[in-house]
Amino acid sequence: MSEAESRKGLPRTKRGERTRAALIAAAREVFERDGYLDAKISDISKAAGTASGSFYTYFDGKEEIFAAVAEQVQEEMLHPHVRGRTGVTDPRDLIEAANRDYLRSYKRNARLMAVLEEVALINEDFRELRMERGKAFAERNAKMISALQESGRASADLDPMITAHALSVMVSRMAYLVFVQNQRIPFEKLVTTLTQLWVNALQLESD
Amino acid sequence: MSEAESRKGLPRTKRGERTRAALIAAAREVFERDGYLDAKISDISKAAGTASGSFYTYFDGKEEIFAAVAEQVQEEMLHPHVRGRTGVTDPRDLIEAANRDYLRSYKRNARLMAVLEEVALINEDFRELRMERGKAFAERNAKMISALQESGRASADLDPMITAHALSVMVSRMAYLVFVQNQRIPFEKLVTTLTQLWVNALQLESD
Amino acid sequence: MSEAESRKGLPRTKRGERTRAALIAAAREVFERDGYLDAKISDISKAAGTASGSFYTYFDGKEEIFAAVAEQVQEEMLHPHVRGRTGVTDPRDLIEAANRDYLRSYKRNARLMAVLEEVALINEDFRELRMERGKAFAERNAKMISALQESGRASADLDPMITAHALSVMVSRMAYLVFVQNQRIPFEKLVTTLTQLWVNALQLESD
Amino acid sequence: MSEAESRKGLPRTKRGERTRAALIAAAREVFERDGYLDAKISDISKAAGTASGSFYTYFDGKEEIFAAVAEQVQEEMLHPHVRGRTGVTDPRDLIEAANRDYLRSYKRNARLMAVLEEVALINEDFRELRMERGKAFAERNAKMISALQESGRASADLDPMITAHALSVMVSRMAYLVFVQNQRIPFEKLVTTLTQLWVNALQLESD
DNA sequence: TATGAATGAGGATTCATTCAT
DNA sequence: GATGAATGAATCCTCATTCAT
Repeated sequence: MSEAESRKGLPRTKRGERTRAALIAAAREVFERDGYLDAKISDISKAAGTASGSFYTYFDGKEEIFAAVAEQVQEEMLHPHVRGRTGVTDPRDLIEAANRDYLRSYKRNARLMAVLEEVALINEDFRELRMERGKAFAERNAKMISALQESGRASADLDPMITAHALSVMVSRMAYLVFVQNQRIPFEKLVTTLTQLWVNALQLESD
Repeated sequence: MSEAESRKGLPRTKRGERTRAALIAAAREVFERDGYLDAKISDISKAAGTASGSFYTYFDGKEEIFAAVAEQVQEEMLHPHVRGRTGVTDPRDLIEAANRDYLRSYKRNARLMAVLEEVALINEDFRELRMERGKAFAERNAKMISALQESGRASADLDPMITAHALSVMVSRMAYLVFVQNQRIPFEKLVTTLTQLWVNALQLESD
Repeated sequence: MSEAESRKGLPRTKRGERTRAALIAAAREVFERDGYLDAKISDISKAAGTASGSFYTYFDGKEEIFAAVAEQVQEEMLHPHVRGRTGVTDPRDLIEAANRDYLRSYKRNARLMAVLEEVALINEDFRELRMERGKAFAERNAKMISALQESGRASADLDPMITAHALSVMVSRMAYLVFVQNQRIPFEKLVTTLTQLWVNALQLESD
Repeated sequence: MSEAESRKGLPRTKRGERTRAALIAAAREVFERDGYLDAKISDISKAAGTASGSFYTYFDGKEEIFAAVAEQVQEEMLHPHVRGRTGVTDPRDLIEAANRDYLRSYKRNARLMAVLEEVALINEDFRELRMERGKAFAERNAKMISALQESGRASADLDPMITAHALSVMVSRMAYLVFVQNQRIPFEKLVTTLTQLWVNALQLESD
């Protein structure tokens, strides 16, 4: 992604800096309002208060500016605002904290997450990028699951990798259902139920 | 959906019958090959061996013929080919059979399921249709879960509706991952792991 | 016009007779409802309760069936329903009777007169047909005017032909304004004012 | 009308100015040559020497550019080229001058006047616009007639409004007959006869 | 850097007319 | 005579991208 950005050199003047930032902010607005497919470069430029041609001073096209916007969000998805997880060691508490963080971030960026979903369906590059991220995430979780299994605190007969994937998509898909498709489920109940499902699924023994 | 189809009267001739069927078959091919957005009416007509105008004798546009194609698939998703579930009463066996049927159907229609996903993202009507189906499905499962809870065979502290939704999306999303995105997981292992996750999640007691 | 009709031989069976009549009646409805340009052969056939192909058993196309419909109306325009002009000899009374008849017929057939106007603007043949009729009509009136001038009962310094045309179009255009464009003018006042304008314009001396 | 034009902002560049003007000029040519219905946007663009897409930089469609063309003509119809009516006060002379101006303008723009007629028949907006103009024009004339009646210089028993309408349409329809349909009548004779008909119709007393 | 005008490819859709049954 | 399915030509309009000022 960072390669893509660097194709068009970063702005050298303050003025350029401002224009580029304005374009990214405008792009986010437009993507959230219209979705990816219906977002028009001309609308982004207009929203940024620049001429349509200026867009191409900083970006090669829609795909590239979307990458810039997406990066912002995904950074937030990975480094949640409120952490405060110091000292939490109980697996169940960890899972709950992770789920809550994720769902909270998802909720905050729901419109853009929907667009991310859209783009992943349309664009090869984004699809792969996202699959890799999902895989990396699942691998981390799979390791955690293996560890729990080895210490006898989780059901040993589950395939760690499949399980990790399955529980992950369960959470992310429910987030989509609730925050994008507006399936009416109270936030707190969602968090606790999903957490409980993780715990049960793993047959997690409290220490 | 069936209303949409009936706008343009069904063919009254054998010849018309054949043409219409050819168009639907051709549409499925084209949708699977190109996806929804890139599918061109002219390609469908050509693939069906008819003049481009003939398409409009039977359908009002891409949306409508897609509905016809989708209906075929969704019928199959609901009435799986191989049933043989006679005499199965154990909840675990029922769940496994249901999961296996679903995954098998999904696999068989993977390309089109991907397109269905695409369309749901693009088209309001399909999105709603699909949400309603998901809800109806979840409600059936929620009832089953409630029954199990009441008879003490499933964990009582789970919200039946959220649980039903969550376990459903877990399966369907894994199907997407594996059969559309080609995440490499062996079929049988997928079935048993997902089933085990259901069983664990519900804390299902074998009779 | 009659040549056009005869191209496709008249129906030989009773059944054919009925179909042809149904088509003409349906055509009039459709023309009145949709205008000439927007009238579709398929709509006419449908309204007549026949298959679209049957249309061509009796007519060569839209132009031809319109001619058939127009002929009906123009016959009525020339042979008004209520005449009762027996014994009227005073020029003023004759003019008033003629104007009243014309305006009454126009009002009764307003929708179709509007279509006639439309067709004359679009179709060369109809335009010429109509110009000839207008000319023939003007010539009759011009003769009348000449006669009145020669007997000293009408202003001698008017060109009879131009005058005849001018007074004719004054009446027909006012009919269009009032009955098609719904300019709100009471019928009787319209008749008497137009008649008075004729009388004044010709400086008509009552015997 | 002017609102419609302003939807697409006026050009901000000299180059743009030139292109827009070229399009309007080209449109007039094409409309005059082909009529409204048969005029193709692509032909207009080609005639203006621009890419087909450039048309849409300045106009939303055929209707809008026609409005721009029509406005030019109608301006001329209202502000005739040669005036020289200084010092004319005699009603008869005024009427003759007005008729001559109108007929001269009509003759000069005959092709486009025919198209205007066509469009009024097809397009709701133009039809209404034109009716309103006709009404406004008739109202002015009606006032003049009333004034003449009150000062005893015109026949008192005519309805001013109907009379104004009738005499107006008489002139405009004759213009159509002569300059569009090529009814062969010498210009000067047309002017004097129509004027005489006005004078007679109003029973105008020379001062 | 910024501007905004110019470019032009590309596919849906309608409907009069024909013709095999 | 009646049917109704098949044909296919023909134009509109959008919008990403370029480039001369």
